[in-house]
Amino acid sequence: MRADARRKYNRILEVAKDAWFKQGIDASLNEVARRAAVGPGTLYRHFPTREDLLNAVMKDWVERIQEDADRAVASSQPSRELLLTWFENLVAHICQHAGAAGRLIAAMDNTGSPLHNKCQVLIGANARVLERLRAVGALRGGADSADVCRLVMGVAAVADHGKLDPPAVRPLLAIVTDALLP
Amino acid sequence: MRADARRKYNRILEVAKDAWFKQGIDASLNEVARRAAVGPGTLYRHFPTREDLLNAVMKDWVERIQEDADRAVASSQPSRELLLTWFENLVAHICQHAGAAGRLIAAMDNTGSPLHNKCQVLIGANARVLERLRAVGALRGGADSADVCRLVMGVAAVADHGKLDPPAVRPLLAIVTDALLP
DNA sequence: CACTATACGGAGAGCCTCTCCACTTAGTCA
DNA sequence: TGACTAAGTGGAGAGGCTCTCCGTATAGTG
Repeated sequence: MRADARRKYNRILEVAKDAWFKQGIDASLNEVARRAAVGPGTLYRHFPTREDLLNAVMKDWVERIQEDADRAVASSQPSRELLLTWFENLVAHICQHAGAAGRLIAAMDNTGSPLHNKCQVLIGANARVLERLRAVGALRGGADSADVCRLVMGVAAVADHGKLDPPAVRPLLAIVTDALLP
Repeated sequence: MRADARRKYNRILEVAKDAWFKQGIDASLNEVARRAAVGPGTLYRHFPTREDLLNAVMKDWVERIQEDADRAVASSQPSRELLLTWFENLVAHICQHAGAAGRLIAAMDNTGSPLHNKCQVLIGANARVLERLRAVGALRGGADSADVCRLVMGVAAVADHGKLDPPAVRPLLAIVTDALLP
């Protein structure tokens, strides 16, 4: 990629990150292009769909999820707190951009979506945390990691649409936690 | 309301019901007006917002929820099946129109929304079912009906965005059920 | 039949997404 | 350094959406 193209690519990314953080993921792409001092054509060449742009904006998202999972696995907290904290962090990450939860859920069962990889990573990270609990016998039943992720994303969707703050989300995640622990 | 106005009102409702059933709740209102042989102005006078139209389309929805709750309360099924069936019906009702789950979730914590009443009814119906189980000691903890509703609506949102069919939704609801029963 | 409150339609403003292609420019090579 | 070309650009414009406004039409009444 040519140096000037790379520069514009990054500028679009910066502006999109900021706009989506403030106005949610459905903010006008025209406006993003304008603020990045770029024509709409340029934006759409770099990011053919909104999903592609979201995917780029979320590049470091995956790393932060992995770090959280590492922390959870290494943690010596009681099982319940450990799981609850992990879920709360997950929801917080997903809700960082208003409207992202729905896109992520849709990407989960759609192998064609650019976000699909990110969902796979999420499922993997969650599986690691569950496995850590299962190893010490703190997990009842054999809940599937993908199903647990779907459920937590559902909670994220509730938090997103209902504009709930973390304390209001906690009881929902507590219910999910109760289901998984003995 | 004048007789001709009533006729058009009903025609718009019919067309909207059909269009939303087939294409989801974000189908063009212009198109709905066109198919109802009515000007856009007429549609917007009767239903100032999409929420108002949704509210009208869902008029009998509330009754069906109540009927389901009645059936659940009167049922002699084992607790687990009873609760699971109730939840499954709930999700099925919510997902009848693609995209409705999100609107309903948003309306739950927004007293200004025309849909807010419907959410209240939903919470009440769910409380009746939970109470029925609590009465026979089949419920552990004191989960709040509103929170349980939120969670089930979250599952509905997952089913909606992920285009999951009922069998795929079942395990998610099973987790929620596990959390509530001893 | 005439009259008026009520209801109607559709043009149009203002927004959005996305495409196309004439034009510009970065990087290269003699 | 200058010229050449592959790569990249911007913005006009098509087409669609929501929602408003107001001149026109008509149902219901006395």
